[in-house]
Amino acid sequence: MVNRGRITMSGLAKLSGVDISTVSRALNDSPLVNSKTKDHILRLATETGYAINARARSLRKQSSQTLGIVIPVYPGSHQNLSDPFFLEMIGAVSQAAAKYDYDLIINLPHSPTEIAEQRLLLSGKADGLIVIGQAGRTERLKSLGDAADRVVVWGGMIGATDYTLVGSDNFEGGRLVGQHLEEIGRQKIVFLGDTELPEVRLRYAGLMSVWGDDSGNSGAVSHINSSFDGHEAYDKILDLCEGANKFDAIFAASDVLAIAAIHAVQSKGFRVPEDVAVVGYDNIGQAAMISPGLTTIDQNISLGGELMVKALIDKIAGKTVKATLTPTKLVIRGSTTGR
Amino acid sequence: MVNRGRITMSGLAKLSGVDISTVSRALNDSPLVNSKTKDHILRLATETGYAINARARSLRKQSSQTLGIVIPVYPGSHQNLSDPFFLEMIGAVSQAAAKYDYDLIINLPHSPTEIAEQRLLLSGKADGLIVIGQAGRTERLKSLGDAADRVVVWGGMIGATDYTLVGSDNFEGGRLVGQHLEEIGRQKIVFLGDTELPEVRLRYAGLMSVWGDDSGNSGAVSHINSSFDGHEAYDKILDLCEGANKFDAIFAASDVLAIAAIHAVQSKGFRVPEDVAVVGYDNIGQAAMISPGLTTIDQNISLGGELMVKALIDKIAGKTVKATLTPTKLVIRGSTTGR
DNA sequence: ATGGATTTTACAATCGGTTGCATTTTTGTG
DNA sequence: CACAAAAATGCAACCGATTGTAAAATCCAT
Repeated sequence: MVNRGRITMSGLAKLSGVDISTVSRALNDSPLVNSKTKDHILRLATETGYAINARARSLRKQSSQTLGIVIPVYPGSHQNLSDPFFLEMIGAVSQAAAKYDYDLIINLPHSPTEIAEQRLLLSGKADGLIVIGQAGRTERLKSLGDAADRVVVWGGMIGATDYTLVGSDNFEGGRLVGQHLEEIGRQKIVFLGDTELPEVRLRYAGLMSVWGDDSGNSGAVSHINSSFDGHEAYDKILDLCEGANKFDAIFAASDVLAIAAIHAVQSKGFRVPEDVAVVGYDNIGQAAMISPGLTTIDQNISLGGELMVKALIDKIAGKTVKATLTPTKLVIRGSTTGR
Repeated sequence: MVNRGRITMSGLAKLSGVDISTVSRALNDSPLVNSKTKDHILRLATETGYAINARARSLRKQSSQTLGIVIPVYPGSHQNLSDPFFLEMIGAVSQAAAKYDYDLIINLPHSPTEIAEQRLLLSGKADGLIVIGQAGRTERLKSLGDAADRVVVWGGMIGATDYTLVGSDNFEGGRLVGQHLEEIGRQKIVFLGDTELPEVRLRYAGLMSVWGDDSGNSGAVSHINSSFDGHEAYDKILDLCEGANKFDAIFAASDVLAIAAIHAVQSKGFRVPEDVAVVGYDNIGQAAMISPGLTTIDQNISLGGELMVKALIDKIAGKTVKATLTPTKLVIRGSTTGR
């Protein structure tokens, strides 16, 4: 009556009068087993409601058919985890993992020092790890050691790394936004985001490729530093509105920041998009649902999830995998007077 | 060189000159081991970078120290998974699970017939299961059989169930909204949501306890059916605006629906909150970040996650656990002329 | 019918821990 | 110093599968 009374392979073996090894091969559809025997065993398995013991299987096979996903969100002033970007990413990765018959363990470290990632990998609970964003993790990621060959990171393409990087083309995304703002005739751009983060730095660089000093563009860009926390961005933009600097466009490093920025400028009496155009990044579901609709960059998250899972499974299999970019496109909605 | 060259317990045993059983006991801090021996083994373990093999451990202990969370989201017209409520719930459950030394496997079934939940449980990959929402699952949940004693469901309190239910007090939430709308003098309420779902039905019932025929209230409530998909709600509300029915308030079954509703009525020229008050449910992070701020019901998700994990672990330990409600409160923001 | 090739099945080791019980070592007491 | 009690350690079975190899059964051609 161990195993909650459930039947095991050896139970099936007894029932069908063959050896347990034959049962194992039958259930795995091995060509070594006579098809009549196979049918018999399969029927028995169905009748008895047999379910394989994943714990035993993964011990023997040295593989748990499980991936880990690490989403580093550190509770700042606001405890809640609420950027829908992460949820869409989880969804994309989960779906891709399922496609390859992997389950997904999710880990949301709540302090920068937490090392659950390593634990998952070293204990064998996960065969590989997907890390979303380099935020606060760059140093640690660099020192992964030989664990690096089972790690894929979503983030901005920076210099050489041990791990494999997948991400949207952040530079191109920034450039597209810069170009769009130029086309609609804006002059004074505010970039909102934390340029310490590689992905954000690249978006900024892309913007500056259109608006920088040597671009021949007459406009100007200023930079407001903010984490990905909407409340922080809200406060920063309020301050900005009260200051002397004029601006007619905000490029936020994420949609959540953009939504917060819209809220802030509207509460100060500015109209969006007439007085201030706002562009976000991510194209989360709500981007289309707020008023005015948010112009933003679509990173193709579902493809990104798929690519990461594929890359990780390849790495687990010992293959060498190169960094990859997802196609990145501008989605124009009502917030800017596009077209 | 199996196990990627990593050291195992038997390696530690050899190094320290004791039996593997002593190593096991030492690492588990058993009182059966002499403290000097224990120290020696622990030091060795640290030096060699020993990490326990979770696969072996879970096989032997018949427990994987892992919970599963199932979030039933069926791709409707729009593929994306983007309701931040789910993310906050995942965060809450993950944090609570970590507190009890459990990992969390996340499963997002992409079709109503997918049975990954059962697989996780039966294969032993997860010791217990948390299901978020009864959407599309009521029948299946009813027929869990003896798996029911390792399942906790977040949802509305309906009649007797095999599994354990945890949820906010949906009736009270609906009642609070009804009361608030009455206080601010609204007359024609639109309830937006799918009352087939127990949690939504209860919210509606709570609203009707204030506004129903026998409440003596002079106002009236009409019902617009919509899934939790923002796009569907948007279209439905557009239709409503074009119809003959007048209304001065919308009570949406979730914040995402409320945001979509705001977008829809604004695009038809109505002002929020002057012409139409909008109230949501969930209090997601963006609720405070849109303009106008959204009045909504806070379900105390982080407590909910904690309660579910605690209940599930108790059930796994064989205890009997009763259904529980989380405290439910109204959060008043700019969308309604409250206070 | 015979023997070699082929198909099918069984045996047994193994993955890396945990734990009941037996055995050895240490401790304490008279 | 002897001897019982207590503490510490070792032995070995076990969790439930997978898989290399040996053995048995079947097939086929002569």
